[in-house]
Amino acid sequence: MADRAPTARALARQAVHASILAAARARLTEEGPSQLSLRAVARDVGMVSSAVYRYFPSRDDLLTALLIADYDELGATVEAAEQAAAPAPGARWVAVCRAIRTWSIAHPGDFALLFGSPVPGYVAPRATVEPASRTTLALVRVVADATADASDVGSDGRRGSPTAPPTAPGMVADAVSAGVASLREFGTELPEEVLLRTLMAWTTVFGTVSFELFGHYVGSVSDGAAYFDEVIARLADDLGFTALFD
Amino acid sequence: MADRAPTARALARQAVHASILAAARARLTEEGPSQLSLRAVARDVGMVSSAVYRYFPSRDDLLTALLIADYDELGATVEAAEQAAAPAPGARWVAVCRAIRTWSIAHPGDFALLFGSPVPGYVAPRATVEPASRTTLALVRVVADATADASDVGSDGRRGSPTAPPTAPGMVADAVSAGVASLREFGTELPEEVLLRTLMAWTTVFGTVSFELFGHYVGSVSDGAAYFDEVIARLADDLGFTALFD
DNA sequence: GTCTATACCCCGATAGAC
DNA sequence: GTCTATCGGGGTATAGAC
Repeated sequence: MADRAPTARALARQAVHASILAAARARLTEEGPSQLSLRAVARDVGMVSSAVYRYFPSRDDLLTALLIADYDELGATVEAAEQAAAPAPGARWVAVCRAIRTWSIAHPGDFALLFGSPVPGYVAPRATVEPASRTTLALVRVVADATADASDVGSDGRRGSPTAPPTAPGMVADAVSAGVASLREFGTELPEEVLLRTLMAWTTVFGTVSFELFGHYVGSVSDGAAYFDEVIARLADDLGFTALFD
Repeated sequence: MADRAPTARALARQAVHASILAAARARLTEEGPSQLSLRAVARDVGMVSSAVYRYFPSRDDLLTALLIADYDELGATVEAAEQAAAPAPGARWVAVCRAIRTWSIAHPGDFALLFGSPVPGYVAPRATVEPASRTTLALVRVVADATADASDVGSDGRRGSPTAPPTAPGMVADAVSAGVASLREFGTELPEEVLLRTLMAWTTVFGTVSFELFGHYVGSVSDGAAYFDEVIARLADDLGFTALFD
């Protein structure tokens, strides 16, 4: 009795918890993260607002749960796409990048929550950084494998080594040592040059999705998918991928 | 009497109009665009809310005015920085990019309004696209001059031509012809390859500022300014600039 | 043009009955 | 755990006196 009853309760609690989260995510697609309100979610799920407070102590806690759920869903989607692609790093790179864009376009409200303007009064707790790094890690992992492959193959003669330093004089060491150091703690042991280029590529990928979703390409880019493919192809070229498509 | 009186009125109107706008911009730095309310700015400026409606018929009109003012201020700042730099395209490129970052960091609320998540219920009218293109045009102009310079100088043997197509097979023509065509109407006559790379660089510049301002580099980049300089140096290298610094 | 007053909505959060 | 009721704020927008 003290064994089964709490379990049933816990299951019911979890179910309600999940339905509230789902309703919140649905609201998010048409309302923007800063407009999200506990009362509106409560209405959608058929509860009264005060009942929701038994599951989420405050609106900020609901936001945090949403943030974690979204980061996890994006990360899982990206990881699945990476594994579905062949072991070849080029195919995995394309799969990962396309998965990022596809998920973002399918969930614009969630994308705005994750990568848009921060919610004014809200500060994300530390619990969100680990799910957030899931997608980033996938990108780093693919690039790491690609550079490993490139080392095996050697130079093809058409282009310089992907790790060749650029022409900018004197500021490379500063920026790299000061900036990207902590990325190394993620477990990879890429040279700083590659880490920096990966960071730039990561920024460009999400910047491209962001500009497309937020309307800044209106009048400049008509076919978002084709443009995005073009962008990630050039990024891959810059990162030293050898063969993108099978 | 019918000549001078209306002018004084118009001046007074303009002054109040400007003070309302200024108060709205001040609010913007700590509230987020979607939370901006006519009542709050009315309080700040010492008016009653209904009086503000004589100057801005609705909250959306205030948002539009803010949008135009911010785009214009950013554009003017960028243009001033470009002109202050020497005629050399490399110096102008650095000046323009740094001006974008500096202005954005100094006005995070305005940056969120311009480049963050769109305000949920609001759609920007066409009047905003012309001020918005001011900054973009500055970037295109600098790149155009740089490629013109590069054509004069010829190849230096260390790197390939900036207009050399990448290795991605078959999708270049599609993306370029489908996507970037309308950028040409801006008055420049760059080859599509350069336009595409400029579009990517534009995305990366603002993506980098966005990631820095929105906190996505926490844990990865410690010195934002140094990292940004590194990024724009590599972009310049990719775009075919010859000498960045004097 | 500016004021008061008002109609009619929204929200977060809590108290206390059940 | 869920409910009603409530406190105490917020907002857009309009009407009408001055």
